Amino acid sequence: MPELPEIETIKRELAKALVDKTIKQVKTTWPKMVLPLSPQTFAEKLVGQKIKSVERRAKMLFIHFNNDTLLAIHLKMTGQLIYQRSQGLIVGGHPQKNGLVNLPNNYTRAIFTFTDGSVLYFNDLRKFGWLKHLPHTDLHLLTARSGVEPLTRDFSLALFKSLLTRYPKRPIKTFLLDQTLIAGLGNIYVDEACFLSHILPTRLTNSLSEKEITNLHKNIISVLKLSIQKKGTSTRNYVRADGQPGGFVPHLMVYGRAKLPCKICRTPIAKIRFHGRGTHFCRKCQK
DNA sequence: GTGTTTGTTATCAA
DNA sequence: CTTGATAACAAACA
Repeated sequence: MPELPEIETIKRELAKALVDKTIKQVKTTWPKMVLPLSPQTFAEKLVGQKIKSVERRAKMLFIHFNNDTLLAIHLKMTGQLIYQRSQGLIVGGHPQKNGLVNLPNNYTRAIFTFTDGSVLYFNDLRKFGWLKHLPHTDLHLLTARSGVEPLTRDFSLALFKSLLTRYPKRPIKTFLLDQTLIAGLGNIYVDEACFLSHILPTRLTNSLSEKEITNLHKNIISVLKLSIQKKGTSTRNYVRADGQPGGFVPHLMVYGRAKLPCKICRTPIAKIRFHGRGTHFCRKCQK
């Protein structure tokens, strides 16, 4: 559920908080999370490292250290990264708990303590997320298969068109979810971009008109930008680095709105299972 | 007990 | 090579 805007939000918040801090201690539970290293080796590699920068590529976060190594993080479905100035009780506003999240809690899988006493918690209910320590020279192994970043100049209309032409028979939703083509879109923003473009998610790419393609390209960019501005969509697990929910939910037009009236035409929003995902759309607004 | 939630990769089939 | 389907990972929640 964290998609590009959510990871970008966390990246910006962690960059502010973590740059120039030095790791003092690392604790992990769930050994699978740090494979291929053992939890012990993982901790040894990190302790003493000073953070140079925090970056994002696709849905991955990279915490770069001064010794030309980095920590790569993927939150997958339910990962959270929460930073606190000092170890303690605090808490954020978990979207579903209407209140407080104790840290650490049952789902805390890693705790990074810094020399100034601040702490970074990695929580992951479903344990799909991972942490990898690697030399900078190996970074390409993780990013090689990621497609174009949709918020860079590289994501031109011309490129979008050429990708669509290359995969003419895919439903547009399947196409947009393919991380090797465009990086960072997930179920939420694909459904939203299709709605904003008046296109049914099931339409084949080769059925889109010139005008629809131009519109879709524009809407992919604008919905991602607006969500970043609102600091992401908190429906289930996602929270920002300070533990607070993002503010994009009120802007959602279809995702999570099954049976609720369309914000444009009042027709109840339809929800089907497509491409193995919950897929939301308006039968009247999208053709 | 059942269905739902979904990011990513692997594998098999046509 | 394209595409589609399914499983695996794992756990909570209604």
